[in-house]
Amino acid sequence: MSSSIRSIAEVLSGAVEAGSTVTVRGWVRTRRDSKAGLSFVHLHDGSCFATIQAVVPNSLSNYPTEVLKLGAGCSVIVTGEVIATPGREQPCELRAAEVTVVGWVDDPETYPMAKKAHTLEYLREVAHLRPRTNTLGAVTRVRHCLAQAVHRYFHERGFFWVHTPIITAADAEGAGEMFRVSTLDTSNLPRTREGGVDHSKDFFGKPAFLTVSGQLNVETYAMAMSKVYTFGPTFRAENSNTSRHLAEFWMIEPEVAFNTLRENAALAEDFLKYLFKAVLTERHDDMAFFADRVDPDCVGRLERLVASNFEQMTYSDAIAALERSGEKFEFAVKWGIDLQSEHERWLTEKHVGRPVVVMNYPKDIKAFYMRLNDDDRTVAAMDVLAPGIGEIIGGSQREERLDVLDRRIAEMGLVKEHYWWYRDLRRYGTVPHAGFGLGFERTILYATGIQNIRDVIPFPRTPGHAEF
RNA sequence: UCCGACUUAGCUCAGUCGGUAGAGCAGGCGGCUGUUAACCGCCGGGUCGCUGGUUCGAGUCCAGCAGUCGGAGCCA
Repeated sequence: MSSSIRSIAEVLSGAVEAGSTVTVRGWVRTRRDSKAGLSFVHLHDGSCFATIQAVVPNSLSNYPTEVLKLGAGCSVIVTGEVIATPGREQPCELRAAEVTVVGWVDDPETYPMAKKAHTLEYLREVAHLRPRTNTLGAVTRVRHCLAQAVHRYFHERGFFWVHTPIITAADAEGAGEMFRVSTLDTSNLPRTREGGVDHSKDFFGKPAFLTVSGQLNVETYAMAMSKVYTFGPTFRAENSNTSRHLAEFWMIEPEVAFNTLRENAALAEDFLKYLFKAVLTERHDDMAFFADRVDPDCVGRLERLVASNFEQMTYSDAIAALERSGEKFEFAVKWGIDLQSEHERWLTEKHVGRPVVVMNYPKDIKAFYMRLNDDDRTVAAMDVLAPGIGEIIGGSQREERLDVLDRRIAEMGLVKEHYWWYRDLRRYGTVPHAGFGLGFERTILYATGIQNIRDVIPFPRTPGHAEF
């Protein structure tokens, strides 16, 4: 018998002719027996949302001894003929001629992935087995689809992917707690004469940390390659325990020479639309599942986003709208405050009803590297706020004028010598430039309608949690 | 870190006025059926998060601790 190994996606897509013999390999999701002398075994292999139905006749020699004992989680190899089944719930099925059991489930009663609905909270406790579920399988395919779309989008537009460092020796942005990277023996630290830790004895000869952003590094490449981006892991040691934060997450940071804030906002909008279009066209099956079981509006929300223009408003206009709203906010609204979650939610969920780009924030609440506007009190910053998620993108036009940059560094109490190479970019052929950071997991949340960020990354790291 | 809620079978939950525990799903066995979230019947399965207190008696009331979830802050 000649047969070729195929993924379930290939077989179900019609790429395999009815009547041909194929071999599929995967894991059992359910088994149902019929007195007509056959069993229906549904298999998944991750290649698509759907399972394939193997119809196993009781004439197989291992039918009573093995096939009738198959349950959820068992791994099998099935060879058989592809049979078209028009009118049934699946386009085709596999008439099994041979079933080989590769791995049994030790104890079906305590197998954590029972043939039933599990809560996402429970599945986090069994993160090594949860990719076998419908939900995490769908998340995994959508995550992959989005990651591929990120690279495709930039590649097609002449951007270069720059691998900025994971380990950094400077608290560059002065933003957020950082994870320390050290090879020192913590139970026997080398000391300086003054009694402090002698960092010169450490691996890098000075304190080192995990990156909180690749932006400052990628700016150096924007000043040579024009259009660049980073896409990699990012680390924040903040003790934040929310459905939108991780200690280790992935971020996409494009940086474009000669771009203004307005062009930056246009890029962010075009980019997000491209990503969601990719999900809509490439992952119908998974999105249909999310619409059915997770969030009825998730497909409609993406379709509307792709078809409409983002609302743009200045920070000052946003404050004015909030003041006119008549809402009772916990935090009072007035020009100069940083927008609170409740304010962002009202803007994007109630006032606009779709993503909104807020631009030109007060300089005192934003980072030193953001370009000072002519009014001398705002900077060319932008946040893209999404309904249900909050801030999905944060970005700005960067300060390209050395004298202004130095003034901002001083105002914020930073030490300009620490930024010597960043300042060099302004000394040697400086140009206006702009970029932003997109939270990858938050993008997945928006696409799928899933509520908790821990459910859209394979192995979530949060305060107190680094299992698996 | 702060505020709030929750913690009972493998999972999701109910448990009245304080009187030593129940359902659905999952699992096992049987029945039925080209089934497809199958259906029907039977069975096994519990240190009621931990520690202490009140009480003749605590899953239930009180205190502390732990864990989980939600919200806030920080941000992506």
